[in-house]
Amino acid sequence: MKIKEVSERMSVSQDTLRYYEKIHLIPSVKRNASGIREYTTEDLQWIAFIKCMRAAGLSIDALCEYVRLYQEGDATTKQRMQILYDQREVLQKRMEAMHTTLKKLNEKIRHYEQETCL
Amino acid sequence: MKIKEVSERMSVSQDTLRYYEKIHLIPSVKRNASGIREYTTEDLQWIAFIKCMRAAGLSIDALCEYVRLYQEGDATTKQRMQILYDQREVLQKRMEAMHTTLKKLNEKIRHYEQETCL
DNA sequence: GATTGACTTGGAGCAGACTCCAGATGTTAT
DNA sequence: ATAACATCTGGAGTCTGCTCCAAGTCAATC
Repeated sequence: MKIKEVSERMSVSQDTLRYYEKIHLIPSVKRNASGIREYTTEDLQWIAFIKCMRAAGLSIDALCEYVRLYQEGDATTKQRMQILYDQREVLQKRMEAMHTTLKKLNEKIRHYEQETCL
Repeated sequence: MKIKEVSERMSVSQDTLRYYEKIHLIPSVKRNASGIREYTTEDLQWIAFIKCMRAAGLSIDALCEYVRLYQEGDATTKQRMQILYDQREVLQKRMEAMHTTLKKLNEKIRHYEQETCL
């Protein structure tokens, strides 16, 4: 599958796809004889994974490291797990902060709603 | 209260405090005769509010708009509420995305943990 | 009155994460 | 074979949100 189709199917711009590959946020994609990217389903899975993690705000740095380790093979499973554990915690912390904010926001809204009722 | 103390008490750098004021993310702070900022408790409340909202990732733009409207007075309550409603939705959407990612992350972790048990 | 430390400003610099562009090459349809 | 479109690359530009710096003013102390 060529980059245009991937871009459309995954809702990621072509530029971003190339950028992600350049910085090794996804493993490098095979090329055909004339140097054009041919994405495999595995590539698509990587993109989906990265997209999901990025949507939650995980840093590109941590994800790059994960991809790097993945490509090194079985010897790195422990380190990869550690990254996952760490990132899970980051995520949980951030969600807690957001929950706190959400409560404050709701209080504020309730306050406004009461004022309006006067 | 001077900027140093505020910075320490609120854990926000002096540069950031000045920056927030410059871009009107907080209302402008009163100065003494020689031009030095004297923060009131109301200023501190604004800083706390902004800090909380920013920690959850609300955009500076939306918050600036809120502050601007606040300073215009009672005529803007509806518009301010709208901002709060909008931002609450943004926040909820983001939290949902994070929840999805968290589940995926947990699946992945479980997968690794099972592999290691072999 | 000279040093020390806090505060001021404007503007430059930076990191993260894209996004855009120009110029070259490849592919497809008529 | 020529137009029209897709893809490639390297590098520049953009946006957000700070962060740092220099050069100057202010305040308290020795």
